[in-house]
Amino acid sequence: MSDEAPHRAPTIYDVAKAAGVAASTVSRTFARPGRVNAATAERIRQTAAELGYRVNPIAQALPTGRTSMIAVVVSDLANPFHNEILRGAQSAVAEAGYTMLLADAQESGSREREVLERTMSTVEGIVLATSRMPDSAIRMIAKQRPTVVLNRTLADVPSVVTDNPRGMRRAAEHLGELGHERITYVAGPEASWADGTRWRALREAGLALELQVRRIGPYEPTVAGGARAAAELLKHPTSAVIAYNDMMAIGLIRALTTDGVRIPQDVSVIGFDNIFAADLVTPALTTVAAPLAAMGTTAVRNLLAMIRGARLQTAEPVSLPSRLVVRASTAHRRRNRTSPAWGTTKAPGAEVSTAAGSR
Amino acid sequence: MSDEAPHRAPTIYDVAKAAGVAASTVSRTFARPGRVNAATAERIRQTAAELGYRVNPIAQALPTGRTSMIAVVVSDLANPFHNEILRGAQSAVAEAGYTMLLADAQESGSREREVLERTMSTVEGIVLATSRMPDSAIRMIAKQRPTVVLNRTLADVPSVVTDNPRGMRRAAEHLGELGHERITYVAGPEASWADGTRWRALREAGLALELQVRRIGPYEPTVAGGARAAAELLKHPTSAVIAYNDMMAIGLIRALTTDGVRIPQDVSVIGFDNIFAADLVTPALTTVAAPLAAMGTTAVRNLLAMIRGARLQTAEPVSLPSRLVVRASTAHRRRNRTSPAWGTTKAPGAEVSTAAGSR
DNA sequence: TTGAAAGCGCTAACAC
DNA sequence: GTGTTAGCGCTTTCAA
Repeated sequence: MSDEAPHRAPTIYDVAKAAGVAASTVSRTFARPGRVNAATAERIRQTAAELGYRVNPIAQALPTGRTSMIAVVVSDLANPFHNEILRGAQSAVAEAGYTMLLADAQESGSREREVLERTMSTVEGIVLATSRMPDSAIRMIAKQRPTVVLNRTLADVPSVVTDNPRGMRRAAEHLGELGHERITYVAGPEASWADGTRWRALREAGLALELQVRRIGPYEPTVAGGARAAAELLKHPTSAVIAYNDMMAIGLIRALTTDGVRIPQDVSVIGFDNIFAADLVTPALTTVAAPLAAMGTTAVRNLLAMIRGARLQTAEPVSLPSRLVVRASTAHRRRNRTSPAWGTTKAPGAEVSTAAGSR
Repeated sequence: MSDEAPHRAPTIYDVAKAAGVAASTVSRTFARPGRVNAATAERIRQTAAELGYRVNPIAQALPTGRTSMIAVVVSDLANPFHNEILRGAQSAVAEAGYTMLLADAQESGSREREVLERTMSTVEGIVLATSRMPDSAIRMIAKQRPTVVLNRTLADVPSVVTDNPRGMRRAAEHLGELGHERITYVAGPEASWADGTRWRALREAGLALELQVRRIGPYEPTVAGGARAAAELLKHPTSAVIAYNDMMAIGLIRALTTDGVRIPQDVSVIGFDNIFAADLVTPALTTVAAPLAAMGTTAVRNLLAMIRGARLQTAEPVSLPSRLVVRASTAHRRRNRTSPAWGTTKAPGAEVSTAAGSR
């Protein structure tokens, strides 16, 4: 149909010929601008522009090993928690002129390994967000490429986390100030580093603030998981609950509400993460907000520093401050109707469930 | 500290030497398995495994042009709408043994161009999700690399969209069945392809179903945008509203509720997309669900087909079915208190706003 | 400051 | 089937 030749993208040689210089000079012009005569450099840029020349990143990467790509692998792309993190990461990556390679482990440690296997040799560094791999596997990776883990700590591997202890402490204080004396922690995945630190922090806060704390779970860190927890909670109700994350808190609130329990009048609920939906549910969720975007950005910036040769001898994890966002799901404890049962407020037609319930 | 030499990754040559064959044979073993003696192939795989050899994807890409990477660029990574799409895309990409390169345009057409500029030469194909670039720019891109656009149609560029007309029709029917006679459409971004098709579809549905329809906007496709629309809506209230997307619907509901308008008793509200939060808000949002994950998957699969040489002469956009998810934000119209004002149901202390209100 | 030449690790003819 | 030999487009000594 058309006369156009199948236009091959112009190379360094095309530019060199057109500008009447050696290929190496063209290369220098773009890679090592100082090392070439200003006049000729200008001429070269000129002709390069005319020809529409663009350096070929992969050809460039072959001899240098510099691909300008970093891999970000998340444990679960569907989890809204990763949204803001990704966004922060992406902007930091772009800002540095790098490109982000995204992989989803779909909550599977083995899939995570696979994808890294395929990807690792292509990238200059790796961010592992909420990795599901065992420590040993992560160390293996970190030995081969600069690596930063997010939401987890690991000896010898740089990491970025949120200050869970402080956040949990604030949550407990908040509940204490509202008059609550017993707090139930609804645990997330056992394998989760964050879950461990949160529960530990709550126990310590309980000691310090003279609050009684207990733990139920583990449950999946989802709305469904939270709903499941409600049944268990009802066996031994407390007037205050802290959930591993917002999704679980939301699930919990829904299930409790369905059972006729009023939030926050009967039970105060606090979540973690401050995901987008936390502000939209009813009642709006009081939650410990993680600086999601900042975590992504920080992880990437630190990774880039390592790539540039910084040794980051500070083996200490970078801990970003979290803050308590008070919304409508927490309120003063009402002395007259704590445990053992909230049965009096039952919604019409709902199945009765008491503290001694067997569900 | 240690004696380990700075281990260079083993190459094809290392394997060749160790196995006593030519390098090309090793290459064939991995790239063109049929073309080599089963026995020697086995021996080569063996020694390769022992040496821990992995093919170097970028070295492989240089002579062949096959990078096994595709770029996905989204207009806004923070928009929950893209979550499921990305997830679907990622899984299709991984399934094909490809790697996904993710870029965020941050709602800026120029940033989108930039990132594509840097990225294009590295990938075998491109998915443009909700692109903010002008048609001409997209055509330019599509000329250089196989491209599929998502959520938009464009002559000569393969696309994947949802069946907005059908979805809108279903929404209108639903409202009609509930006795509503007048529907307000709250418009999203003017530049949005989806907005155009949705409004047009509603007009047509209005004609067919003998419903009165009108349009207000445009507003930003966010919670804030929806809230802003509430003020305008109150000037000329209707008993039913369809918003451009869920975020706007949520914002609208919030603002109306604050003004003492009850949803769905006073106003029925329908959104689009069925994002994660739609099921969590109160009242739960009736919405036209897009098959988000399927869209991502389909776009990628079609792109891969093009990469493999399919011409996809079917210039027709691929239209995926949407379905109406009925939840709690829609209800029967109550004859006795339609427009002009919902003032009678005013929440105590809230400012009065009538149809003639001036806010 | 510039040019010539030798790779980076892999593939793809082309012979044998 | 398998080996030989040029490259892919760019960088990087090493001379000049």
